[in-house]
Amino acid sequence: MAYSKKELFKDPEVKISRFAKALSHPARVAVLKLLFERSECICGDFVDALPLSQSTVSQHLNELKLAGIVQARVDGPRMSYTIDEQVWALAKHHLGGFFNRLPNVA
Amino acid sequence: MAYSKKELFKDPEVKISRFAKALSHPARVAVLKLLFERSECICGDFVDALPLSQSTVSQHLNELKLAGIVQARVDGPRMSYTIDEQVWALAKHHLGGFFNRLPNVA
DNA sequence: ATTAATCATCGCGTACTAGCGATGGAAGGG
DNA sequence: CCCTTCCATCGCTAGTACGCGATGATTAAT
Repeated sequence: MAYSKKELFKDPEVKISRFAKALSHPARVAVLKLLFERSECICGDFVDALPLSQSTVSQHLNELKLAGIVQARVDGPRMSYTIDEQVWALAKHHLGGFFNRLPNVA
Repeated sequence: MAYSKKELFKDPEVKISRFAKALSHPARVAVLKLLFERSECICGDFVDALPLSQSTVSQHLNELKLAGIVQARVDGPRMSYTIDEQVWALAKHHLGGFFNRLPNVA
Protein backbone atom coordinates (compact mmCIF):
# COMPACT_ATOMS: atom_id res chain seq x y z
CA MET A 1 0.00 0.00 0.00
CA ALA A 2 1.02 3.60 -0.41
CA TYR A 3 3.46 4.66 2.21
CA SER A 4 4.66 7.89 3.81
CA LYS A 5 2.29 10.56 2.59
CA LYS A 6 4.52 13.27 3.94
CA GLU A 7 4.94 14.76 0.48
CA LEU A 8 1.24 15.47 0.21
CA PHE A 9 1.48 18.26 2.75
CA LYS A 10 2.30 21.90 2.21
CA ASP A 11 5.84 23.11 2.13
CA PRO A 12 5.92 24.95 5.47
CA GLU A 13 4.56 21.93 7.31
CA VAL A 14 7.08 19.65 5.66
CA LYS A 15 9.99 21.96 6.44
CA ILE A 16 8.99 22.34 10.07
CA SER A 17 8.54 18.62 10.49
CA ARG A 18 11.92 17.89 8.94
CA PHE A 19 13.78 20.17 11.31
CA ALA A 20 11.77 18.84 14.21
CA LYS A 21 12.65 15.33 13.18
CA ALA A 22 16.34 16.18 13.27
CA LEU A 23 15.88 17.21 16.92
CA SER A 24 13.66 14.27 17.84
CA HIS A 25 16.39 12.24 19.49
CA PRO A 26 18.22 13.36 22.65
CA ALA A 27 21.55 12.30 21.18
CA ARG A 28 21.18 14.76 18.35
CA VAL A 29 20.10 17.50 20.72
CA ALA A 30 23.15 16.76 22.85
CA VAL A 31 25.38 16.92 19.79
CA LEU A 32 24.09 20.38 18.94
CA LYS A 33 24.48 21.54 22.52
CA LEU A 34 28.10 20.50 22.46
CA LEU A 35 28.57 22.41 19.24
CA PHE A 36 27.04 25.48 20.85
CA GLU A 37 29.64 25.32 23.58
CA ARG A 38 32.72 24.48 21.54
CA SER A 39 31.66 25.54 18.05
CA GLU A 40 33.79 22.77 16.56
CA CYS A 41 34.11 19.12 17.57
CA ILE A 42 35.51 15.92 16.19
CA CYS A 43 33.54 12.74 16.19
CA GLY A 44 35.46 11.38 19.18
CA ASP A 45 34.31 14.31 21.29
CA PHE A 46 30.73 13.25 20.80
CA VAL A 47 31.55 9.62 21.45
CA ASP A 48 33.13 10.64 24.76
CA ALA A 49 30.14 12.77 25.69
CA LEU A 50 27.34 10.40 24.75
CA PRO A 51 26.36 7.00 26.16
CA LEU A 52 26.43 5.41 22.72
CA SER A 53 28.87 3.47 20.63
CA GLN A 54 31.05 5.08 18.00
CA SER A 55 29.06 3.69 15.12
CA THR A 56 25.78 4.89 16.54
CA VAL A 57 27.14 8.35 17.17
CA SER A 58 28.42 8.44 13.62
CA GLN A 59 24.93 7.66 12.36
CA HIS A 60 23.36 10.45 14.37
CA LEU A 61 25.97 12.84 13.02
CA ASN A 62 25.10 11.71 9.53
CA GLU A 63 21.42 12.44 10.11
CA LEU A 64 22.22 15.95 11.23
CA LYS A 65 24.41 16.29 8.18
CA LEU A 66 21.61 15.09 5.91
CA ALA A 67 19.27 17.58 7.53
CA GLY A 68 21.86 20.21 6.63
CA ILE A 69 22.27 21.42 10.17
CA VAL A 70 25.90 20.41 10.58
CA GLN A 71 28.83 20.43 8.23
CA ALA A 72 31.70 17.95 8.17
CA ARG A 73 35.27 18.79 7.30
CA VAL A 74 38.23 16.44 6.97
CA ASP A 75 40.98 17.36 9.40
CA GLY A 76 43.86 14.98 8.99
CA PRO A 77 42.72 11.61 10.24
CA ARG A 78 39.83 13.29 12.05
CA MET A 79 36.43 14.59 11.08
CA SER A 80 35.54 18.03 12.28
CA TYR A 81 31.90 19.03 12.71
CA THR A 82 30.43 22.50 12.83
CA ILE A 83 26.96 23.99 12.76
CA ASP A 84 25.83 25.38 9.43
CA GLU A 85 24.74 28.80 10.56
CA GLN A 86 22.60 29.50 7.53
CA VAL A 87 20.60 26.32 7.85
CA TRP A 88 20.37 26.79 11.57
CA ALA A 89 18.95 30.26 11.05
CA LEU A 90 16.43 28.76 8.68
CA ALA A 91 15.39 26.15 11.21
CA LYS A 92 15.09 28.86 13.83
CA HIS A 93 12.98 30.88 11.49
CA HIS A 94 10.60 28.06 10.65
CA LEU A 95 10.26 26.43 14.04
CA GLY A 96 10.56 29.67 15.95
CA GLY A 97 7.96 31.29 13.75
CA PHE A 98 5.69 28.37 14.35
CA PHE A 99 5.99 28.77 18.09
CA ASN A 100 5.41 32.48 18.02
CA ARG A 101 2.12 32.03 16.27
CA LEU A 102 0.25 32.04 19.49
CA PRO A 103 -3.23 30.62 19.62
CA ASN A 104 -5.75 33.41 20.00
CA VAL A 105 -6.90 32.08 23.34
CA ALA A 106 -3.55 32.72 24.96
CA MET B 1 19.80 -6.50 23.54
CA ALA B 2 19.51 -3.12 25.11
CA TYR B 3 17.25 -0.86 23.18
CA SER B 4 16.32 2.83 23.08
CA LYS B 5 18.87 4.51 25.26
CA LYS B 6 16.92 7.73 25.32
CA GLU B 7 16.60 7.61 29.09
CA LEU B 8 20.34 7.81 29.52
CA PHE B 9 20.38 11.42 28.45
CA LYS B 10 19.90 14.53 30.53
CA ASP B 11 16.48 15.91 31.22
CA PRO B 12 16.65 19.01 29.00
CA GLU B 13 17.75 16.98 26.00
CA VAL B 14 14.98 14.47 26.55
CA LYS B 15 12.33 17.15 26.94
CA ILE B 16 13.42 18.97 23.81
CA SER B 17 13.52 15.77 21.80
CA ARG B 18 10.05 14.79 22.96
CA PHE B 19 8.47 18.03 21.87
CA ALA B 20 10.42 17.92 18.62
CA LYS B 21 9.18 14.41 18.04
CA ALA B 22 5.59 15.55 18.41
CA LEU B 23 6.22 18.00 15.56
CA SER B 24 8.18 15.57 13.42
CA HIS B 25 5.31 14.72 11.09
CA PRO B 26 3.67 17.26 8.78
CA ALA B 27 0.22 15.99 9.69
CA ARG B 28 0.75 16.94 13.31
CA VAL B 29 2.14 20.32 12.35
CA ALA B 30 -0.92 20.86 10.17
CA VAL B 31 -3.20 19.88 13.03
CA LEU B 32 -1.62 22.49 15.27
CA LYS B 33 -1.81 25.12 12.56
CA LEU B 34 -5.53 24.49 12.23
CA LEU B 35 -5.89 24.85 15.97
CA PHE B 36 -4.05 28.16 15.83
CA GLU B 37 -6.61 29.43 13.36
CA ARG B 38 -9.77 28.08 14.88
CA SER B 39 -8.72 27.42 18.47
CA GLU B 40 -11.12 24.48 18.64
CA CYS B 41 -11.73 21.69 16.14
CA ILE B 42 -13.43 18.35 16.00
CA CYS B 43 -11.76 15.31 14.56
CA GLY B 44 -13.72 15.60 11.33
CA ASP B 45 -12.26 19.04 10.68
CA PHE B 46 -8.82 17.54 10.60
CA VAL B 47 -9.95 14.64 8.44
CA ASP B 48 -11.34 17.15 5.94
CA ALA B 49 -8.15 19.18 5.96
CA LEU B 50 -5.60 16.37 5.74
CA PRO B 51 -4.89 13.85 2.97
CA LEU B 52 -5.19 10.94 5.38
CA SER B 53 -7.86 8.51 6.47
CA GLN B 54 -9.95 9.03 9.56
CA SER B 55 -8.16 6.35 11.52
CA THR B 56 -4.75 7.73 10.70
CA VAL B 57 -5.79 11.24 11.69
CA SER B 58 -7.12 9.88 14.93
CA GLN B 59 -3.76 8.32 15.65
CA HIS B 60 -1.89 11.55 15.05
CA LEU B 61 -4.30 13.34 17.35
CA ASN B 62 -3.62 10.74 19.97
CA GLU B 63 0.12 11.30 19.72
CA LEU B 64 -0.34 15.01 20.25
CA LYS B 65 -2.56 14.19 23.20
CA LEU B 66 0.08 11.87 24.65
CA ALA B 67 2.67 14.59 24.25
CA GLY B 68 0.32 16.80 26.26
CA ILE B 69 0.10 19.45 23.59
CA VAL B 70 -3.59 19.05 22.84
CA GLN B 71 -6.58 18.29 25.03
CA ALA B 72 -9.65 16.32 24.03
CA ARG B 73 -13.16 17.01 25.24
CA VAL B 74 -16.31 15.03 24.55
CA ASP B 75 -18.92 17.16 22.80
CA GLY B 76 -21.99 15.10 22.11
CA PRO B 77 -21.09 12.50 19.54
CA ARG B 78 -18.03 14.55 18.63
CA MET B 79 -14.57 14.99 20.02
CA SER B 80 -13.37 18.52 20.45
CA TYR B 81 -9.65 19.29 20.44
CA THR B 82 -7.87 22.32 21.83
CA ILE B 83 -4.28 23.29 22.50
CA ASP B 84 -3.11 22.96 26.08
CA GLU B 85 -1.76 26.44 26.63
CA GLN B 86 0.46 25.54 29.54
CA VAL B 87 2.16 22.66 27.79
CA TRP B 88 2.49 24.69 24.64
CA ALA B 89 4.22 27.45 26.58
CA LEU B 90 6.58 24.85 27.98
CA ALA B 91 7.40 23.52 24.55
CA LYS B 92 8.00 27.04 23.36
CA HIS B 93 10.29 27.64 26.28
CA HIS B 94 12.34 24.51 25.76
CA LEU B 95 12.59 24.49 22.00
CA GLY B 96 12.66 28.24 21.68
CA GLY B 97 15.35 28.47 24.31
CA PHE B 98 17.33 25.87 22.49
CA PHE B 99 17.19 27.86 19.30
CA ASN B 100 18.27 30.99 21.09
CA ARG B 101 21.14 28.97 22.55
CA LEU B 102 20.30 29.82 26.09
CA PRO B 103 22.32 27.39 28.20
CA ASN B 104 19.77 27.03 30.99
CA VAL B 105 16.81 25.52 29.28
CA ALA B 106 15.72 23.32 32.11
C1' DA C 1 -36.23 1.04 18.57
C1' DT C 2 -33.72 2.31 14.44
C1' DT C 3 -30.76 4.84 12.02
C1' DA C 4 -27.12 8.05 11.07
C1' DA C 5 -23.08 10.44 12.46
C1' DT C 6 -18.73 10.67 14.76
C1' DC C 7 -14.64 8.69 16.48
C1' DA C 8 -11.43 5.49 18.91
C1' DT C 9 -9.42 1.26 18.58
C1' DC C 10 -7.92 -3.24 16.70
C1' DG C 11 -5.42 -5.95 13.44
C1' DC C 12 -2.26 -6.04 10.05
C1' DG C 13 1.43 -5.06 6.69
C1' DT C 14 5.33 -2.28 5.51
C1' DA C 15 8.78 1.11 6.06
C1' DC C 16 11.78 3.56 8.99
C1' DT C 17 14.73 4.25 13.22
C1' DA C 18 18.08 2.87 16.86
C1' DG C 19 21.58 0.25 18.34
C1' DC C 20 25.81 -2.62 18.12
C1' DG C 21 30.14 -5.07 16.57
C1' DA C 22 33.04 -5.83 12.82
C1' DT C 23 35.43 -4.36 8.85
C1' DG C 24 38.14 -1.37 6.13
C1' DG C 25 40.00 3.04 4.39
C1' DA C 26 42.70 7.25 5.12
C1' DA C 27 46.17 9.83 7.49
C1' DG C 28 50.10 10.61 10.49
C1' DG C 29 54.11 8.87 13.32
C1' DG C 30 57.71 5.70 14.00
C1' DC D 1 56.71 0.46 5.35
C1' DC D 2 54.08 -0.84 9.55
C1' DC D 3 51.23 0.44 13.16
C1' DT D 4 47.99 3.20 15.42
C1' DT D 5 44.26 6.39 15.49
C1' DC D 6 40.05 7.98 13.79
C1' DC D 7 35.96 7.35 11.65
C1' DA D 8 32.41 5.84 8.01
C1' DT D 9 30.04 2.05 6.47
C1' DC D 10 28.15 -2.67 6.32
C1' DG D 11 25.32 -6.26 8.14
C1' DC D 12 22.28 -7.46 11.33
C1' DT D 13 18.44 -7.43 15.03
C1' DA D 14 14.75 -5.35 17.36
C1' DG D 15 11.61 -1.83 18.17
C1' DT D 16 8.82 2.17 16.50
C1' DA D 17 6.09 4.80 13.30
C1' DC D 18 2.65 5.14 9.44
C1' DG D 19 -1.09 3.97 7.01
C1' DC D 20 -5.46 1.68 6.06
C1' DG D 21 -10.00 -0.82 6.46
C1' DA D 22 -13.06 -2.88 9.61
C1' DT D 23 -15.34 -2.94 13.85
C1' DG D 24 -17.67 -1.16 17.72
C1' DA D 25 -18.96 2.38 21.12
C1' DT D 26 -21.57 6.46 21.90
C1' DT D 27 -24.74 10.03 21.09
C1' DA D 28 -28.49 12.47 18.68
C1' DA D 29 -32.31 12.40 16.06
C1' DT D 30 -36.26 10.26 14.05
